[in-house]
Amino acid sequence: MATIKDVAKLAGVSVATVSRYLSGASKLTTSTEAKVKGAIETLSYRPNIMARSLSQSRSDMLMVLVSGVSSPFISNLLSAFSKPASARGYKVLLAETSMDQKIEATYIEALRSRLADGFVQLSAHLHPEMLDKKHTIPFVNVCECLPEATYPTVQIDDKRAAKQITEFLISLGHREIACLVGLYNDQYRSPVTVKRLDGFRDALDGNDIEFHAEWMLQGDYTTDSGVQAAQTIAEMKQRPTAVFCASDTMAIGLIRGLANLGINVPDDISVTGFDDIEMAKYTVPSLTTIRQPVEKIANAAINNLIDIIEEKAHVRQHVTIEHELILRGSTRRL
Amino acid sequence: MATIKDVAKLAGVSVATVSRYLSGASKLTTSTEAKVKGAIETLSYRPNIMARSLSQSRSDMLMVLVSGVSSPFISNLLSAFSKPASARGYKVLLAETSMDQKIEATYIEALRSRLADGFVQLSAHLHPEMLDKKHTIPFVNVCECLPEATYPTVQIDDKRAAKQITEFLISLGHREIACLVGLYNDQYRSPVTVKRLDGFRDALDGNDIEFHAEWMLQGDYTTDSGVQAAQTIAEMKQRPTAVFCASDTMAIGLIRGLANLGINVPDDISVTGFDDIEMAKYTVPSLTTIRQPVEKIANAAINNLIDIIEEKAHVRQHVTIEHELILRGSTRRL
DNA sequence: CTGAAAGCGCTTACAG
DNA sequence: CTGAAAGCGCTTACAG
Repeated sequence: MATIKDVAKLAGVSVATVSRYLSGASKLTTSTEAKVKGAIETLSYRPNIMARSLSQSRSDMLMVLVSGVSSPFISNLLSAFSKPASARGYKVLLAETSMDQKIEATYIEALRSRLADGFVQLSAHLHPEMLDKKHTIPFVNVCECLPEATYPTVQIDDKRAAKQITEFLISLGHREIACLVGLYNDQYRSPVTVKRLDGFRDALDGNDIEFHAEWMLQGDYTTDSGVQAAQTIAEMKQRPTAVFCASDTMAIGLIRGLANLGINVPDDISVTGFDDIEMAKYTVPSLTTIRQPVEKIANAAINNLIDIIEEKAHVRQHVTIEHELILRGSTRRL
Repeated sequence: MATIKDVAKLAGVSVATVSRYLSGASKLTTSTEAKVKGAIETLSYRPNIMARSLSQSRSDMLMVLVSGVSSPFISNLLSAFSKPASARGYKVLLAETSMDQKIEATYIEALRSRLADGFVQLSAHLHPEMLDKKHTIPFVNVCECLPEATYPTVQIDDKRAAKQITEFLISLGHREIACLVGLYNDQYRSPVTVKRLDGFRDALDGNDIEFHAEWMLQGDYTTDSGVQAAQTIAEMKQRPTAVFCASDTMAIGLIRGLANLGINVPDDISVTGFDDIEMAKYTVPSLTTIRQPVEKIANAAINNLIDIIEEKAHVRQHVTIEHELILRGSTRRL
């Protein structure tokens, strides 16, 4: 690999001049400019970004920390980060931890040593080092955020969305409504699960509908867990007439599981999803769900993050993105 | 941020000693070790990986270049890279180009200046700079590979897999078989599309079945394009009894589209997919398809890449991973 | 407009 | 076992 020194030598100028040519900030004589340009081309020289980052102490990179990329909602969200970052001169690097503590730790190390100028965190579990004020690096927490977060967040109003779609079910005449949420026990409950369950219960309360504990099913946001929930519902002495699911993936599994057991959606049971993944349009029946606008979420996250990095004045601490209720075929009037 | 100098000063030793403590390679006195350890802790020091990479001219990072992460098959594959990399002490950084030339160029720049020690390329379109022997950096091309590739590749035998699943349709008595592949014209045809189509045609040829050009439908691997193909099939004067699809996503769209038009799968038409994404089990009907084992592909790719980087002797140039025919509900005997 | 030199935060022979 | 010093490839005041 050719270095800036090689270029300088070949062009017959100093490395400082080459550096200036590269940055484009200062003016050069037309002749020196031509010499440098020629040397760069014949050597097919590319600056070493590690060296550049080291001397500038910034890398123009943003990292996105995520535990897994295979959920459809997450992967759609991930797709939306590059464009807004690129528009402001930053690259984005996705780091997926596969739920592995060690792997996550290596990314945190990388972050602490300034591999990136800042990061987007897609889970609520923030590494303690990041919260330590002494050496925190800029970040914004997206989608899975603790309600008491004292750092920047971007998310939809999960509670309100859950309440809204549940109220829609109620408006169709349903009063026997089960819910299928994520894990919810003393060991583990994600912020999103808590908020969506809260919204669900709020809707029930507001309509004088009793909450049946036995109708609260727990999954893990996978389609498989939806299939399992179908089994549980089929075995109930008293079945609900509708099920609020905290994700499309679980709703899809639920519908499929119910179908296998001879229970039809929406004729026998109405089902709602959450997220509006692409597949939600194509399942049979298609899903009534809440759309989370991934582009808007990603744009807000990236722009906020860059504002923080560049210390702009107008940084918004907590950003709420509007969701949308999408009506399709998985729900019907009772 | 504390630097190695700060640690050295606080511990009362030289920076070299701190560096040695960090690398763990050389032995230190128990007392100096304790002093350094203490200093690192009180300063909560973390080495700057940019500086380290610069002086070692390696970063222990691997980059995965991908045009988009939202296809289910791709996102599953991406999830599988971290573990094998981590096992050998490397981090993986995913870089998604969103099909944007400029964004891709910035990643290529980063690569050329050694942001990573090597990369995995998930598309056949290799940046010319990477093929230029003068300054190539280690990489392996995965899944979408040109047949004439002179660089390391890892993939299944797409042609054989396509042939096999088509022969399965034929064994069920089908002879009127359409296919739904990716774009295939003079402007653009991906290697995978070409190979799967070849395999399909081979199976037809081997069974004296004529290939009908009008039964060759083109999509773009999205579910939407499958839905559109359904429309085309419905309008045909003579309809096929089976359709070979080059991806599960297109097959799912096709089935959904046919259902909307009152055409039942598999009763009226049998449909096969390709990839075996998670959703393939949950569609109605579930998909008969070819499974591409993503973990094996990712393992082979990462280990091969690291072998190349570390200049191991046993690097395999072209690796073929075994696929698997999965029989489910979307196909039936004619 | 251009150059010499110091500095970014590490690592690594070379001595001792 | 430990330290002084050079070097990795850039950028950036400071002079001229």
